[in-house]
Formats: sequence, C-alpha cells, structure tokens
Amino acid sequence: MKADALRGHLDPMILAVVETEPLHGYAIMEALLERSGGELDLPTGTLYPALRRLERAGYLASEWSTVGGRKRRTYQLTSAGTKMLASGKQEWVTFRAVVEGVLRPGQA
Amino acid sequence: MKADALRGHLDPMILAVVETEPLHGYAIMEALLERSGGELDLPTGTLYPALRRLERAGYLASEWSTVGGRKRRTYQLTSAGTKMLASGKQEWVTFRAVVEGVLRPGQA
DNA sequence: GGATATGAGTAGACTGGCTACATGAAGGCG
DNA sequence: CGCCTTCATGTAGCCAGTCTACTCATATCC
Repeated sequence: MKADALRGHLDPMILAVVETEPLHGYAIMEALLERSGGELDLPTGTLYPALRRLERAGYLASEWSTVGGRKRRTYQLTSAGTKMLASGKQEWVTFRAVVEGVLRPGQA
Repeated sequence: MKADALRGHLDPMILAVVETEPLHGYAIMEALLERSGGELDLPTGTLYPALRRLERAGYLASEWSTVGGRKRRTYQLTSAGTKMLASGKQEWVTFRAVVEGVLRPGQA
C-alpha cells in the first residue's frame, strides 16, 4: 500500500481506535496493526506527529503516566474528537462512493 | 471532501475513465465529475499535471488533434497503463479493507 | 554484555494536489 | 462591434502530511 494513499484518512482511523478506550501511542500503533490485519504498520515518525497534531487541534487529550518504569502518554477522545470521528466516518462513505463510482469495480 | 483524501487515489481514477475510450483532458474532467455524481470537480492545476505525469510514467499516450478550431490532446491507455489500472483497482480493495477494518463502520 | 521489546520523540525530505494565473479560440447576445 | 461564457491547455509556486533516519531511555531475556 502506497504511503500517499493514507493522506487524509489517517486521522479518523487514529480517532477510531481510541473511541472505546484511551490508549498510549505505542498501543495505538499496535491496535492499528491488528485492526488492519497487519497492513497498517505506521512508522513512529508518522504516528507521533499525528497524535500531537490531533491534540493541538483539540480532538485528543493526553495524560502522562508511568507503567513498569516506562513513561506513557495516554490519549483519549475529546467531545470535539467524537464529532470529528463521526464526520470522518461520513466522509469516508462519500469518498468510497466517489472512488467506486469512477473505478466501477466489477464492471467492464 | 478534503483535498488530501485524493492523494494516491487519483491516478487509477484517471486511468479508469480512459479505459474504454480515449478522451482529452477536458472530457476526462467531465467524465470524473459525472461518474462521481458531481463530487469530483478537479481544478485544471490538478488534472493536467497529473496527465503529464501519467504519460511520462508510460501509462498514457497522447495525440494532438483539432476539433472545431480548438486543439485537443487526447489520451489513451498504454498496455502498461492497463496493468497499472488493474493493480490500482486491487490496491483500492486492500485499502478499503484496511480503512474499514480500523473504522469498523456500523459497529460500536 | 548484547539483543529485543517497549515507549516517545524530532529534523528534514519528498511529493502530489492545490490556488492563482496565463493563453487562446468559438459562439451567443445586446 | 464588444463582452461574456464555454471549451481547452498549461505553468509556477505553496502547502501539508507521510516518510526516512535518527536520538534517547528503560525493562527483560539470553
């Protein structure tokens, strides 16, 4: 899967994995990997800046903790993030319809 | 629909509309607009550079003609373009599975 | 002692879609 | 005639997000 393909689709995916429970960065990486069936193996240079961006934008809130001698920054959805996730899901549906309307998969 | 979302997905869409018949740039724009239900209204600053890029890459071949006093550059798929389109469609299926696996739409 | 897993982060490159602009002909309208 | 809209192609330069490559630090297992 090409890197560019993710553009603009990563944000809702990140928000989605912290929807049900707050997670720290490393756990978010693992959750994305697991939910995508091993396809979405984000480099840290992508994930961490993305998380900070989403926090700056007000969609995530973070909190430091120490577990087993290691520092974690745990992120949770804000109410703005919840709304953003909902609209992101809606946009995905639109986007999918556009692409498939043009590609017409399964058609000559 | 955000602009970034298109990143990496535009190329197969362009190839798809010239799959059945060669078209010139302006007609490609209209075809994309029509097939997407009015959602995909590409600026010329996006489409024309993309076409040249795809031609440079060997996926499209172009030919000039004059119709009604206006010059047209008509593009058609090369055999490499046909293969590229096929793999692009396959990549789309994968990408869709990844996004939906993470987003889990219609699920809590 | 060394490798691996956990955990967070930055600097800088790359790239493709965008805005804004330039050019020109055909055709309709008042 | 002058003006606008549509058709038609194109470039220059901006911008933002993902990437590569790196740093730093602890815990655990061999």
